[in-house]
Amino acid sequence: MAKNITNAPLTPAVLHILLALSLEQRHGYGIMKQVDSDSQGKVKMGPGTLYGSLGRMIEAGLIRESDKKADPEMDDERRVYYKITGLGQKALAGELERYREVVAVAQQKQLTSNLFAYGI
Amino acid sequence: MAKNITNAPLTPAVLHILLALSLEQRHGYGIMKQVDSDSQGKVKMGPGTLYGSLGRMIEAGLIRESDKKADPEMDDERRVYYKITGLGQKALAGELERYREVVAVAQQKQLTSNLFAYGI
DNA sequence: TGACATGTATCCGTTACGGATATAGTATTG
DNA sequence: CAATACTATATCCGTAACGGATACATGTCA
Repeated sequence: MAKNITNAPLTPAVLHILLALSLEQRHGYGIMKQVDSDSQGKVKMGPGTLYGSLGRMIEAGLIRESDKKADPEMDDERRVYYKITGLGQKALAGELERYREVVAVAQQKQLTSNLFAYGI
Repeated sequence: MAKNITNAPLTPAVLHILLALSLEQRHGYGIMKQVDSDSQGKVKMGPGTLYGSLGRMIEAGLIRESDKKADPEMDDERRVYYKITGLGQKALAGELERYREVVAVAQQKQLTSNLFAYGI
């Protein structure tokens, strides 16, 4: 059986793909651009990582290929769309919770750095 | 030459180790417990991941072995202490920035979920 | 005394990453 | 008009990382 990749911590690649698909279905190339945008260019995802991750995520039930196209009229026929599943949304929520906790712990440790943000 | 593991995104294991060492030096077993605590039990780090990551991180200059013990009198002599380097602190800061951005993007996408936290 | 916690560390099979490569149509620019 | 870049998919494969199993020693606690 396929390894369970739905538990925290997710790999950065899997998280960023889930985040890119959280609101709307996208095709592979669109995911790449969205990840780049969401991370302010910090995360560069090449095709190897992208399609490798997509395959594992489909196998794990985090995402699935979508049958319907976003805009059938003026759409590029090569495109393959992916959408997040319920399981994928749960995994995303769980991993985001870990991210929030890490940020919170970091803030607790560096008391001086973020006090102004809260007007303290 | 060793691969450059100091660039974003860091692996979750490396990030959690850096976070555990951010304020004070710790020995291996202490890092394990701190990671467990910092992540509210979500991240379970076994010895394979721990010592494998420590070795790679030393090689990359993110951490180094500490010569002085925390408490020479009542200290377990088996302990080996590790401390974060300047480079490690920079890598940690950079990765935390990515974490914050991911959390922020997630918040923007799910507008309804966190509005109350800011009294809006 | 048997189990559990502390403490370090290696081994090694499996998984994941990620650059190179392939293919092909479109669009832009010198 | 030809070269370059962008869009779009996908595989290959060497390297890096993960992580459970294992080993060993001491201390503690039921």
